[in-house]
Amino acid sequence: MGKLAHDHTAEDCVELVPIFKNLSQTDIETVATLVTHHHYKSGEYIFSAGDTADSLTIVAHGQAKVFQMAANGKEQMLRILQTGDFDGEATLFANSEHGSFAQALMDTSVCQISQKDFQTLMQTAPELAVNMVNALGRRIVQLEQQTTEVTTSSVESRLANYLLETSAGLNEEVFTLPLKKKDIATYLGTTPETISRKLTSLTEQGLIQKITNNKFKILDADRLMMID
Amino acid sequence: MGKLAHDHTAEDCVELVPIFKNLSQTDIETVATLVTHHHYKSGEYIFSAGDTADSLTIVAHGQAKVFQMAANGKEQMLRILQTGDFDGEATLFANSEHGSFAQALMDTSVCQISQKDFQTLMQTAPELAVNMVNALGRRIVQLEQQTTEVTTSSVESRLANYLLETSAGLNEEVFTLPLKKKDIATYLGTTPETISRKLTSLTEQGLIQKITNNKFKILDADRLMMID
DNA sequence: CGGAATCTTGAGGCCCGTCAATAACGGTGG
DNA sequence: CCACCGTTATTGACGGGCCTCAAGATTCCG
Repeated sequence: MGKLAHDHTAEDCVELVPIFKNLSQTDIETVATLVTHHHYKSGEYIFSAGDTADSLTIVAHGQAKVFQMAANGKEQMLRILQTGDFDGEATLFANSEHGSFAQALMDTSVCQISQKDFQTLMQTAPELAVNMVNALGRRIVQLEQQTTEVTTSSVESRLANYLLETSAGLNEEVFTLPLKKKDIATYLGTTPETISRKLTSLTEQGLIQKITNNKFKILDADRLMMID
Repeated sequence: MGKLAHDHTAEDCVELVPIFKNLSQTDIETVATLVTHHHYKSGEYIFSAGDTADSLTIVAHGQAKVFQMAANGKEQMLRILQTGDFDGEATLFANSEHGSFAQALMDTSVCQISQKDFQTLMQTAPELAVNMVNALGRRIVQLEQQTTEVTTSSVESRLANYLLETSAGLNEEVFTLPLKKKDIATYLGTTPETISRKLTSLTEQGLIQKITNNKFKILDADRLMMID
């Protein structure tokens, strides 16, 4: 394979992404040849439930939401993929179908590497496998917390935590919610209406300040944390 | 290290456990030397939140429940560890503390291997790392489903699914619930009272039959599956 | 057999989901 | 720049599922 125009992009992707950190230069180059690059506009689907899941998808730039559809048709947000995050681990070995959807929230570029190639790669580059185990471990912790929060605390508490986490990630006084209320709602296991009401309630309690309909400011982080 | 009395036990453990499948004989022997063996009586804690988490814990025989404590003191069941299951992946790399508790539900024996040894092992035995990625992937799928179910369907539906899964795992006409109602409750994100009521309701609808207070029989699996 | 833990059953209330109608927003084209 | 229209957000009224509290029944286990 000669050097093609997209080679540069592929190597960028490899370098950006945590699971490919600490690999030898040779391995990095190997990965770059195995990876394919795709671009999605905001709103486009990267994959859908029912698609054959034969590759690992890594976000090189942008943002995408991953969600499931419950039997009764309700959406459940599973996570937001940021730059460097990946999805598809679930189906890396079982040759199966995606159970969830991934939709670009902004213009997003992703790398994909086939199940087969990735498995081979893990055999020859143990650091990759170790990075992978590490990443999956952190994902598990996060999922366990999400489950626990949803079942043990009130919507107001979950929303407060979500605001704190979101603002912390952006460390700015005034921050913009990256998701529509509908998506925040399914992420927190509730409805858009309830999100609206709770945001009003938090504002009336003087804990947050509403700037525009999706720009907010934390006024009292301590009390936000203490909501049951 | 000469052959000690517990070497036999240690190798058994290694052979029983899925993540150690497909390893070369040499690797299996190496693992056996790195593993320590412990026994816990029913009710004893294998680890607690706050303990230093410096090892991977694998259930060689028995059953244990893993749960978290929410800020408000409520328990959240995370999972049941069966023979061959393991926990500790979360803290395999971050040198940190356990966030959850593991308690033996019956007399249980576990193997433990230190973070450090396990990491070294993954570098030299790539199959192990691959098995690990596989196992973690399945765990993630299961957690995502748990989250989705808890937030999108009714307690009755969740309980129905739980009964179906439990009976399927034991393939017997009449099956015994392995957990106390309190634990089933926190697993399904509800309360013991509600579990009681819903079991009565399912019985009245003719979907299940109650034999004793924790022995049941599935009468109509199809309709159980269809509960919203 | 006895005491403790677990389970059941009832009554009451509240959180939050649902439905519906109005308002605000945001992107598009004239 | 503004008028327009689809999408998204807000607000209200209402009802129901489930949690809470409490008392009584049953089971478990020494």
